[in-house]
Amino acid sequence: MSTSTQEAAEQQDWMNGGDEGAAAVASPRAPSSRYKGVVPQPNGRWGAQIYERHARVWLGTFADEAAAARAYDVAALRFRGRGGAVNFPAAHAAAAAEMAFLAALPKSEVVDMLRKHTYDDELRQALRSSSSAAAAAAGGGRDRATAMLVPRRVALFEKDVTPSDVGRLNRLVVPKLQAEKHFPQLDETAAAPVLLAFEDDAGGGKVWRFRYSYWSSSQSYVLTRGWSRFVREKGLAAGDTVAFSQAAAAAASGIDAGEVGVKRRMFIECRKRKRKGSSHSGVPGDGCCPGGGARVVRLFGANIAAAAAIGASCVR
DNA sequence: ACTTGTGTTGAC
DNA sequence: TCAACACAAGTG
Repeated sequence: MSTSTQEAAEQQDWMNGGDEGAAAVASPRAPSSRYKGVVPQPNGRWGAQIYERHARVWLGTFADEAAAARAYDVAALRFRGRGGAVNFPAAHAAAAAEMAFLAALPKSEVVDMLRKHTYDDELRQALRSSSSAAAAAAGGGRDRATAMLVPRRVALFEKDVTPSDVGRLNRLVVPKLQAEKHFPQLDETAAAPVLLAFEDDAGGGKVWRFRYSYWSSSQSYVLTRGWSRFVREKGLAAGDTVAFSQAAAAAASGIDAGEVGVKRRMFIECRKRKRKGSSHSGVPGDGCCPGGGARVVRLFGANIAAAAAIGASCVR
């Protein structure tokens, strides 16, 4: 029935071009794209890419050619500023707020958003919560300066990952009690997946995104999308402990995260349990695993998204 | 099995 | 800098 609920969500018409490129639907032939930074994929979809310093930065694949073009535009704005040529100039004319939003984000995160098709969501959230002048400082969420000024945090809860948590199921089961107590409430009726963005403090500000949802079938709260990737890259193994903590009251910004739905800064700490067999993926270049001692991975959570607007539903 | 994303090359 | 082509890596 909902074969492509997610597909529909991902297509979330960035802006639909309006009158620029009305005809989108990928043609079976697709010789090349009319849009800059857009390349056809073997399967008929469209990929977006931008180049920087002789290196290609992949921006993800999209069903709609225009969506891919828009993704390129976003990247171009962040990478090259307004000077860069874009596919939909008009779309950015009155997007001053968007520019501010982009400026406050690391390139890597922008790219990550584009790849995961969450940019639109993140942007809307940021704009919505930035009604005040605290746009960049608090509303926008991941402001570099602000993030760096959050040294303290209070523990929330911990969980030792089970084999299934790090297995093929690609999910982390969050203890119900803790989930309901510390995580945003999930309305089963709305079935709106919540997006949690975490900045990997130990990974040079890398951002991770997890989908937080409730599985009625097993009646459990889980972190799904993005979790498997995290497990792999960090070499998380069964027995390791994942500790969630929350940033100390954001006194600096004056924003109180007392209510659900408001930005809530969280950290997650992974303590590697000692094991004889070093079943470690061995991610090159990461160097997160000293190889023996307890490895600590710290994440910085920026916000919680209520992606209801998009209408995406992953829980049934 | 299918899709994504990278290697790689050559044109602009 | 950019995209076409090939194909390996990733995902379900």
